[in-house]
Amino acid sequence: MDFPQKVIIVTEAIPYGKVLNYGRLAELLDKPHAARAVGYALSGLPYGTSVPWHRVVGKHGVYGRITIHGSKQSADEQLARLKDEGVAFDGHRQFLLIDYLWETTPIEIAALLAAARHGE
DNA sequence: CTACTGACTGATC
DNA sequence: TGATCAGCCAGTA
Repeated sequence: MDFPQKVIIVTEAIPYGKVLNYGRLAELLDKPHAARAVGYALSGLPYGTSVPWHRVVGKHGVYGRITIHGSKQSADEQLARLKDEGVAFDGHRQFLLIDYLWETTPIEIAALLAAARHGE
């Protein structure tokens, strides 16, 4: 299974109202320093996708931030969707990551990926 | 194989 | 509060 595909599967599993930063997602895939690769994988998603890509955010210290720079419109859309899911933005551009970070483990992710493999 | 790019990050200034 | 820089990884040419 390709790395991008794993990224998508994990993203689809993020619960409503929860988020994951690129680095953490990479960590869950057993590649602690592949944050950029995660971003690259998500950039390949088509416009109207059902994948909740807006739940993957950038990390800036203790804060979570929208770090998309592909198009301002996407950034605005991500912001709107997150607010819609209850994420309280501080100042208008960042929020306390710890309050919304999806708490899961590499073990659970491994099981998730294994199940996905069988599904296909 | 080398070179370059990007929805990253943490450190530095 | 920004802006820069240097490591990092995967994909592409």
